Amino acid sequence: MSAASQQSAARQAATRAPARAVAPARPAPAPPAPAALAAKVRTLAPSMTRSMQRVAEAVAGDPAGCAALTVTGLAQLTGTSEATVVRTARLLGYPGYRDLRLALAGLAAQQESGRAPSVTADISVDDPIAEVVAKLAHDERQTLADTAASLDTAQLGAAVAAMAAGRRIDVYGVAASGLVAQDLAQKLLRIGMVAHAHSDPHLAVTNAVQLRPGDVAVAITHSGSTGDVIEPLRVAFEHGATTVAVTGRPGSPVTQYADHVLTTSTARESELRPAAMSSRTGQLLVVDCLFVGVAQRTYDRAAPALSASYEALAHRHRR
Amino acid sequence: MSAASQQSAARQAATRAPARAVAPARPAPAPPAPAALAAKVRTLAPSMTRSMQRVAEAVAGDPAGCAALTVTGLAQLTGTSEATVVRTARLLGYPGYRDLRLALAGLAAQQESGRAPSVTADISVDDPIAEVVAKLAHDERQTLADTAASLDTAQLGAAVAAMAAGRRIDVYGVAASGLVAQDLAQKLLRIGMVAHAHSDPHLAVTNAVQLRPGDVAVAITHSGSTGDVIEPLRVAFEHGATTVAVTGRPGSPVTQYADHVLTTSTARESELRPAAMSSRTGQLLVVDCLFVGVAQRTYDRAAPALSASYEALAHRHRR
DNA sequence: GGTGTACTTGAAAGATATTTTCACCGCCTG
DNA sequence: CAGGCGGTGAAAATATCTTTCAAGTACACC
Repeated sequence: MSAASQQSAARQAATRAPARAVAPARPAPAPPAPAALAAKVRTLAPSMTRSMQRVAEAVAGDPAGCAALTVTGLAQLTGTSEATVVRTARLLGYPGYRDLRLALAGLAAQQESGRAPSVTADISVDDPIAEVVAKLAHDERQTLADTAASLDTAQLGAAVAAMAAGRRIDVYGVAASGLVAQDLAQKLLRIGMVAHAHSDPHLAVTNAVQLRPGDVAVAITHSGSTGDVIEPLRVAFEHGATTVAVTGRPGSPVTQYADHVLTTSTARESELRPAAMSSRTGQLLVVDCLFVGVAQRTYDRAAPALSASYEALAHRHRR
Repeated sequence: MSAASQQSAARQAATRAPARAVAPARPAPAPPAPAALAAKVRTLAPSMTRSMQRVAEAVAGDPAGCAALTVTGLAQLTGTSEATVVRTARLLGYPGYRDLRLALAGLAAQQESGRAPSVTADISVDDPIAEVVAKLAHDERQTLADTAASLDTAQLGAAVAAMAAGRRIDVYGVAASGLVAQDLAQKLLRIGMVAHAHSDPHLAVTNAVQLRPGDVAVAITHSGSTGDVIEPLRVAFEHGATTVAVTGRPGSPVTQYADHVLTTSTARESELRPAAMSSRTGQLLVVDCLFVGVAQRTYDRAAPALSASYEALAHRHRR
């Protein structure tokens, strides 16, 4: 148990030495995990090896069936070894197979009671427009539910606390995530926080140098391996700022410089629904949570700003 | 020794044999057992011994808690022995404690999912962070469902057709809607359309003058009365471009200059959840639909671009 | 194209949890 | 009060889960 995380942490430290403290950047920050297992499998699948993927697939595909199997049984079913099954269970956030199995049983029971009908097909080139609407809406709803279910509220709370108390907040993101970064900065500005979004990597790094303890840096990247975003976060981290990563891949490079990691869940991707599109929804939810959390904690300052913007809008609406 | 054990074995065989024979051969005709555990405990309680009753009680009283315990743990909790726990599990109709535990986990999960209907309240200042997440996710999901349900597919189809055939697409939006506008332009660009988002009103108008029939102008504004967005749309309209409005208010000023109006649905607003925040989700869904629609209709051109961006991402993911 | 390195993987040893066995204990009965 | 009988838990036996380790594999770097 601790051996595993130690080993894993050691590997991290070996490959990515500079980290201030290994502890904050835990590879598996999630608690046991509730019900969003399919989502978790999707999220973690890319960072899995082939055999682990086979196990994860089996588990996600037939929770009830797998719950009835012992490690050995599941290993045989998937044509792998017990060790691999246990490794997969670990990766999914459980202490071992036993606990995964328990969670599986729970999941099976839930599915049993609440049959989900679902429009789970991929979007195809000749779908009529009404079907496109239905599928997109369904997928985005799914992404929201999964992200909400698997969001680590402890990490979220910590990030919010740091931001609320922070002197200055910098947000990094490029391309699609850049818009999310801007969204966050925009809203924080409106409630009187000093926040800025950087999508120019050079300016971002230049600014990150200015950060110091008490400041907060937030990196938003779906893949978790966008160099243009990691670099400023690393600089901020090394200058002692509190760092937050919003990513779809919990173990990705960006998390090495993040004090707090917030994981977004990813929906199925397909040709007509690229990753950038599905990740955005989850990122925005996380960003909204951060915003509301900060607004709560700085209510005295935030309230007037909020009602002012509300009034301004109401006024505009008159016609 | 051998005599003694033989004798003893004989005695056992005489007295215990029936019990042992019964165990493997399903004491309860029912399969493992669904969820009516509490009832079963009550029914079987009279035929239980004192220690078994203690175990049964603990199990019925706190399924979730007991599911987390090992045989030894449960034995200690109830002040009994492992053997008694196993015996109880058998009596309840399971092959052993392991299976009882699995059933317990399922039961706990069901109970858990049963209680979560009341997320409809407004977000308040002192909501714990977990509640904020739940409420935000719930509201956004609601917005998506509403928007999808009320979206006019005829209008959407017409807008898509115009955009797919259009020579050039301009998108207008300011503040929060500005990010949505950028999102749309970004994605259209990526599949080879000529698209541009304007958030500077002056530049927007300047550019709108260039538009002519065959071009498309899209205005995104929640209120529908943002002058900075209406103005360029009007100019585009007057120059003969096809105009599309994405707004939360179907009758608002912006629709006067729109050939096609796409209505987004808005969730309840509250102080901590301003309009800008809830409208964004619906706007993005509409924008995604526009994008996918256009991608479908220009598939020959879009496909290479889509798979290229997919590959680029996949490559990035590798390590 | 060869070589070294890091990562995967499963077999088997090791640790835990579960099940079974068995002897003891207390209670009731004759 | 002796004998038997069911209830009970300690401990052995077994099943299951976890960890270790060595071999295989793919990749990156000369």
